[in-house]
Amino acid sequence: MPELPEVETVARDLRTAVVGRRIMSVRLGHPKVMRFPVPEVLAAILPGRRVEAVTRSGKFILCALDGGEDLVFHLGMTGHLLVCDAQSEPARHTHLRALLDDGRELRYDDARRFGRILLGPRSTLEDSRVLPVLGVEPLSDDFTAVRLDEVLRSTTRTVKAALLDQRGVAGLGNIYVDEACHLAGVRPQRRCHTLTRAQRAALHAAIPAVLVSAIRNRGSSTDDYRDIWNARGSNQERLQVYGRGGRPCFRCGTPLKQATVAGRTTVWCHSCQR
DNA sequence: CCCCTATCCTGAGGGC
DNA sequence: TGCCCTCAGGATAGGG
Repeated sequence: MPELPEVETVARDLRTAVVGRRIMSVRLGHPKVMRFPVPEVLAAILPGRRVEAVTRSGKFILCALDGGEDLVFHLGMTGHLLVCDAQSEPARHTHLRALLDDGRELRYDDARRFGRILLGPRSTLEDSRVLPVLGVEPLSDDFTAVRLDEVLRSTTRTVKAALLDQRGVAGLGNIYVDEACHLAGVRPQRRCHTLTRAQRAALHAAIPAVLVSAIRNRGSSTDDYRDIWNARGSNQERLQVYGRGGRPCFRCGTPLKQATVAGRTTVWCHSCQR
């Protein structure tokens, strides 16, 4: 599932592929994926717009258009943004086809339709809460030890729940929360307020470490994730705990534990993680 | 405040 | 070969 490293990989590639390109025409699929505005308005606004920049915020991809709007994508569980030849056969669940002025097409497909497409000035989307307020970017200078302490120290919830909450730290999902906890030596079911200063510091170091490493490997294609060229990442081969319940910990050999924490399948090493 | 559950969805995989 | 069931989970809403 696309989390920060996968979304960042898509945003970087998209930047080189579509910045400066003009949208010539659009074709829409399932209306429920176009959350805001209604599909008819979206289809009316896009043609003629030029893409000026592509950025990432949490798990959102924002394409700034020359009209002042942002075309925003959230990939949900199974969303794919693809840049391909306009003549190629679209995937079964394609919800947006934007023909570009270079003969290629920007496509969004999403089998499960947990993703969403938004369009409007960013400030409008934020004010209307269509684009949620997100927490600190873990790869930015704002992600200080003090800032993470503020997220963790004030709550009694589990580390897993706190780190999955996009309002605290933006961009983490099930894979990288488990990976960061393993690297930091912290059990995901630990209550935040019981963490030692050293454990909070370990998490502060581990979170960017697992994300940077995953970006270097172009994301984890554990299942459905593909980049904009429909290619897999390779970080799934480097994951230490996600998807490895019952298998030996790479660090100590102890079989990894698996249980549901905060409503999510969670894997950890009972020996390495306290 | 926090937790759990249901909801939205399809496809993959297991059992028979 | 195929049917039924379960499971996967990002975000959100509602109940306890």
